Amino acid sequence: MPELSDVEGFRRYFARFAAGRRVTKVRVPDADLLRDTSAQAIGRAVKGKRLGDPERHGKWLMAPAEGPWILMHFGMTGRLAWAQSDGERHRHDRLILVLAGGGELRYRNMRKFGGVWLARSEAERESVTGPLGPDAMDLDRGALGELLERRRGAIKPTLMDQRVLAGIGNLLADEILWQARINPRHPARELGSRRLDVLDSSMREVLRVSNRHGRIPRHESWLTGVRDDPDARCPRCGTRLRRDQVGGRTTRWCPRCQRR
DNA sequence: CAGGATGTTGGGTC
DNA sequence: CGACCCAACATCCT
Repeated sequence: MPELSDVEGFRRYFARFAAGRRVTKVRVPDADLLRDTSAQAIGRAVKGKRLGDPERHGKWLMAPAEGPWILMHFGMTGRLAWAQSDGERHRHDRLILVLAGGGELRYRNMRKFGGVWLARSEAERESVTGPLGPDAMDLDRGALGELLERRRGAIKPTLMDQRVLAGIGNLLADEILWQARINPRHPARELGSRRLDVLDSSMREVLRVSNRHGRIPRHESWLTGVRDDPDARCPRCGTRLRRDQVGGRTTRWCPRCQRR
């Protein structure tokens, strides 16, 4: 699930359980997810170091360890899990930070999208993440308008383009556009002032509520609460939802509320 | 058994 | 360069 709000939940989780504590051991049950380092190298870099407060940029979580940074991307199925050190290992635990004082933080990922990187400088962090636009949480209406007017394509793939703005994934994009009543294929640069207002406030509201939950809430009055039902109806107007591909991704939208 | 799933990247095309 | 499409990555679920 990991989009901005999920990763924001992981950030809080990391801060709560791991920040301020010292790493006593690094275990790597599956090195496939170590993308630019090895079990040995990450152990050497992080062991004995005290973890700091993690930062989030878009879907990236970045945790400082007194010099090096641990960068995590969660792909589609990643998460963090706190466990007692003698707790049963989960099959998809790929990296484990054992912490002083007991307990350990685990990077768990069923599929092998995403991964863990080690960076030693700001420059290295940027080369790992690639170019990222401003975090979606940091945008105001003016900044959002400026980003969008320079774009040529449809609004949905633009919102999901991490180089334009960082953090919005498929579910968030559908939810935001549905709440704003904007058609996902609407040209990004032709929203006009009125729709831009609504888009800005919808994005703010969806992110605010979702961040609080650490995920998009599966509330029945939200699109995300019904989107998996094949016969889903629009929670607002009862019209049967459409499902098609926009920018190569499955898109759920209401043909009545989100007319072109 | 086939198809689809929340994400990113790299290749190719226009 | 920008926009778009597709395939690939690995695994589970319907």
